[in-house]
Amino acid sequence: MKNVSIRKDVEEFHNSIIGLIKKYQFRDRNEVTSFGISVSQCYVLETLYFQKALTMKKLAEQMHLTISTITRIVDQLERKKFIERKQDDKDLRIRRITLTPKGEKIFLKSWANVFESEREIFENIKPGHRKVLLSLLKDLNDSVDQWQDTCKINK
Amino acid sequence: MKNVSIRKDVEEFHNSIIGLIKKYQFRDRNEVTSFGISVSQCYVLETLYFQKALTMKKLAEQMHLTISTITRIVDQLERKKFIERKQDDKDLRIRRITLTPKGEKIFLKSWANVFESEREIFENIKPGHRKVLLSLLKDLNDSVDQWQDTCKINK
DNA sequence: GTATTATACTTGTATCTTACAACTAAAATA
DNA sequence: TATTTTAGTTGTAAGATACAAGTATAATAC
Repeated sequence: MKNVSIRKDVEEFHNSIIGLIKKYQFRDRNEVTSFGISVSQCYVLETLYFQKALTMKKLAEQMHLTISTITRIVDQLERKKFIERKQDDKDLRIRRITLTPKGEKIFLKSWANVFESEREIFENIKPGHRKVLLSLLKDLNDSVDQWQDTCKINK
Repeated sequence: MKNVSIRKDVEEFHNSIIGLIKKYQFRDRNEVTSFGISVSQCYVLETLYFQKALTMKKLAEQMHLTISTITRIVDQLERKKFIERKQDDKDLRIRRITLTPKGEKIFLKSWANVFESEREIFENIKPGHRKVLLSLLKDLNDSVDQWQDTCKINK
């Protein structure tokens, strides 16, 4: 009995999550790409905006992508002069990636756009439920992190 | 004062959502593709499993993709004999897409895998919080739908 | 203090993802 | 019947992603 009910809950959970992902991917494709940058490119800009001078490796970890994929995205952004690769003083293997002023500007512009839609979505939630939602989304993130960690151990 | 606080909340909301999306995309790439089907392909199989004999157009709507994109994904799945395109009896323009037994089998296999990880993630959430989380995720989905609808009207 | 191993990243290659515009065929309508 | 709308496919183009193989530098081992 208990198992049946948790199974149903997990199914419902799965449907909600997959639904959200599809919808958000759709939103991001439309909101972000209208500024001439792709979704992945925007994520990289965002990451660099909040954490300056990251290495390729750190960037890959944060984005849950391989370093080679990051190389390609960073190539694109470098071509557009939105970021710069700088060599580390001490360890010559390491590249430190930094936003150019131009890159910062385009990120803020596209981010404002996304932020506006995020605000509208958030304000559709009943005021009394908002704080709970924030707290549960944080728990959910932690939970996924935890799952990923145990996965790594099993492999 | 009120504005400042809601701004902070929206930022936190944004970070949680983006974080979840990145992590879940990562999970799906790894869990699903190990069965020889891509993430998009799996989404299509899933949609067809729960709603039989959809048209290309319906499929596109549900996946938040264009029809031409669906054509490509369906092409891939047809090549692998996981689905079939059947012409509608009445309207010859319409194609009805159905899972083959082989397609159903591979979907269930990969779905069991994803379901298992979903269960682990869900069970990391405190039991007392689970029902609330389900209900809020549903609200959030509705909220994104609502936002998308008002968007369309504005365009 | 060189030889080996490990690390950080790039490149080659291959497949998948996605959209837009131009097209074809069939249905609806005028 | 002529015109328009709808459903879907194809050509084209750019981006996303990973794996394996390669390069350069640093760390370690003996």
